Amino acid sequence: MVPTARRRRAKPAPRRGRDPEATREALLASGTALFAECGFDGASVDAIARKAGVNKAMINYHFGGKRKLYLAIFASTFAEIVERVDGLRQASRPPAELLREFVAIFADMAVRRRPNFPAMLLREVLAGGRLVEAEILPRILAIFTVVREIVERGVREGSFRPVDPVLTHLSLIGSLAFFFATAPFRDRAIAAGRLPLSPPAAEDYVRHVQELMTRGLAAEAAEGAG
Amino acid sequence: MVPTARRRRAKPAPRRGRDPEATREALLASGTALFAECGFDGASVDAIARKAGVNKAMINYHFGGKRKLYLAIFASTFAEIVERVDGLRQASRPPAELLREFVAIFADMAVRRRPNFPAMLLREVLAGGRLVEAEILPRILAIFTVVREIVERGVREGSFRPVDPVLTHLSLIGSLAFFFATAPFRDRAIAAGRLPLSPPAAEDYVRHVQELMTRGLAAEAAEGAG
DNA sequence: GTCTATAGGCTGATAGAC
DNA sequence: GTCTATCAGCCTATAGAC
Repeated sequence: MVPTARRRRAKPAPRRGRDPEATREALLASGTALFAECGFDGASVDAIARKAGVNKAMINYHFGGKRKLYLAIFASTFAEIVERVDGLRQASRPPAELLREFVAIFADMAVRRRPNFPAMLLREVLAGGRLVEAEILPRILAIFTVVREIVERGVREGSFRPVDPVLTHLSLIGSLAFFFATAPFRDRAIAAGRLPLSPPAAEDYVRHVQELMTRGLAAEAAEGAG
Repeated sequence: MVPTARRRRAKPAPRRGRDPEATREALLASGTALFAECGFDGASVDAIARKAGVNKAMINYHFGGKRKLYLAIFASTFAEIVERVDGLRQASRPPAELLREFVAIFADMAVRRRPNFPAMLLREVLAGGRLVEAEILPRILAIFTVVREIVERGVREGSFRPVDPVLTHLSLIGSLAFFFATAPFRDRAIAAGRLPLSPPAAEDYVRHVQELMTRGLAAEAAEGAG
């Protein structure tokens, strides 16, 4: 039973550890889920703390308030996305291939690493970026820069039609963010028997968007009339 | 000055009319704007009433509460969209052309008739459709049906590749809703000098998406290898 | 129909014991 | 670090005067 020698650094219960790091992590996790699902206003500090299994006063102790918790979540999420996407800038492969990989990275983030990032992204831009500090808009810009450089190179090298990089970026991000952010909605509606569909698989959608962009941006091959 | 004969049906001030219909309309208008901008939780009945220039008790009197006001706005918005889009089902023009027209109708709605409908649509699906009654999901389904029928016909007739109508619908609506719903965000960021861009014009985006879809969905022309 | 006044609940944040 | 108790403020909704 080892009742002694258990005093310091003891974790009395396997659930909620006394480790402050664990408390922080639990709050980040439950905050991410609830902010994505309900929005900033819709997620109460009470609900976030309860879901994390910690006292709600811990939000103020560890993060300095609800808003700063939101900010911390947003910053760490975007830092990871930007880091991965930014790797594409060094690659010298064909632009069409890089764009396909961009789609794959976005989807991998949305499915595995950061399931709530598309919803958070959409919510934030819908809110006009009001919740997010000035330091985070550069992160959004960084993602745009990657797409822009790929598109511009494709146009310059002649493998893409002369498309506008901004418009291309918006249509691409729109398709991707919408699909992943609205997956819970589809799942709910399907489960309730209100959508006569089977939930579309992420991999299928990735391929669909990859094809759509590759073919939609491709320069005319060898056609006669315009 | 005509002070007499002004008793019944008099509108004492040109601002806030005493006409109950005007009160209703003012609440619908300010509610639409604020729900789209701040979300359901973010828009308080106080703010909605103030913006409408009426007393906040009027929300309960005319609509039966905040939620029912939201519902009324959502229903009337979608009814108009569905009505216009549904007209495409009768047309027998080529599928690619119908899809281009679908894009044009969506954009016209988003720019002229219902500037807040893309934001409301996104917010609602992000929330998992929880705010919206069962009667409104059919409206969303109706829009999908139109796209699905167009795509299925194009595939059947051979002018489109064998694409999945669901995936096509999601990528199309995602691109469109994202662009129009996030326009205020871009405008804000640009005005603040934080986005080194000029705001992309709606017409340009419409043409971009039309081209992207037309080319992205087109069946292979006369090419040799796969 | 419109307005004022107010009820009653929930919000985010904090003081202070442990 | 964690928790309990509690704050003031805002929220939606309503009762009742006009």
